[in-house]
Amino acid sequence: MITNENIYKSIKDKGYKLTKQRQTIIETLLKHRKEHLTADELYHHVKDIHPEIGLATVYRNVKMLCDLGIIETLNLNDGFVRYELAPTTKKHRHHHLICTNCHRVIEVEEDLMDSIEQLFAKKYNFKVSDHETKFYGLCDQCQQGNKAKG
Amino acid sequence: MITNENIYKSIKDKGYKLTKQRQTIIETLLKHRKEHLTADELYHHVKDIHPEIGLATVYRNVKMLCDLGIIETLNLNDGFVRYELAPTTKKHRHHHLICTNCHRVIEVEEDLMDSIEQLFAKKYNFKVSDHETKFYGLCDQCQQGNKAKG
DNA sequence: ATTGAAATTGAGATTCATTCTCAGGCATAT
DNA sequence: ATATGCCTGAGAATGAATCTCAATTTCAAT
Repeated sequence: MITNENIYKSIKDKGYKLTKQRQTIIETLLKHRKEHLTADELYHHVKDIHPEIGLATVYRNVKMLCDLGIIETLNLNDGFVRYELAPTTKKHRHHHLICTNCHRVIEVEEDLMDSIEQLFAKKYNFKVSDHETKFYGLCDQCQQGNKAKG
Repeated sequence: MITNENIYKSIKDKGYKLTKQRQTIIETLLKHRKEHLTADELYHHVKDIHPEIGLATVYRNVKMLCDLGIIETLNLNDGFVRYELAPTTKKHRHHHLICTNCHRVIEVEEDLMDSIEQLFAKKYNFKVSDHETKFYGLCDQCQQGNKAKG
């Protein structure tokens, strides 16, 4: 379980200072976990609590949190980089099921790529250390919506 | 097998005009297949053959070729969108093995995701229609380079 | 608690990939 | 060939992300 105290400790352990802005950014990321916020969305949420924060500070801090492995980026090819908390227990990123109709994003925590990655090791002698996957299709709700229409 | 004539036909069939610029862009993409060119790299290659072309024309045409399903985008999270020929025989995109050391990109044409996509269908009732995957790690050459060093 | 050094911040300027605008040019059907 | 309307080139515009820099804040050592 990720808590803000865990993250604060990581930051101080790495020699970074724990500023009010950082705390607010981290609290906001935790509060909106699984929402895949863009930098600008995060900025506006943080502004509600800490109105004098600057956009550059948000960018600087998400970059730092990425470097520390606390958050990860998600690129939905819509022109924005999105941020989400990294899984704590696994070294690999989780998978994303992206609905092409309603744009919902479903997280899959299970790894599921072991056999494929073994195949890559055998066939190409490529040693996978991380992966980033997106599966596009129709979610449960949108399949039912389409049925209702048709 | 993709040929420029095939692509020209697709373009005319869709009601688009076959301009010199389009032909040159397509020829260049075919010539540099598997190179994952950025828009700017493509622009400079095309300029060698057709010096008066504008960058906007390159952007307009890669967008059109994407819409037609002739090329696909690849995002390596380095600030550039890259373009590659779409596979002809499969509906799904191919996989990319990305070496974190030398930044080489290896294409994997096999699909290999059937069982995982079936699992998503069962567990989440999510019907996958396409996927986009990146596997980060060390390629054959770079593993050997590391051994030599150590 | 105070201090000092270094990290951090806010604001605005800047960068740079990509898109937009628009007048002129060219492909294609007739 | 010619007319229609799509296409192009050039440069301006957009906008996410980064950079700059003076002022502020954190934190370890007093």
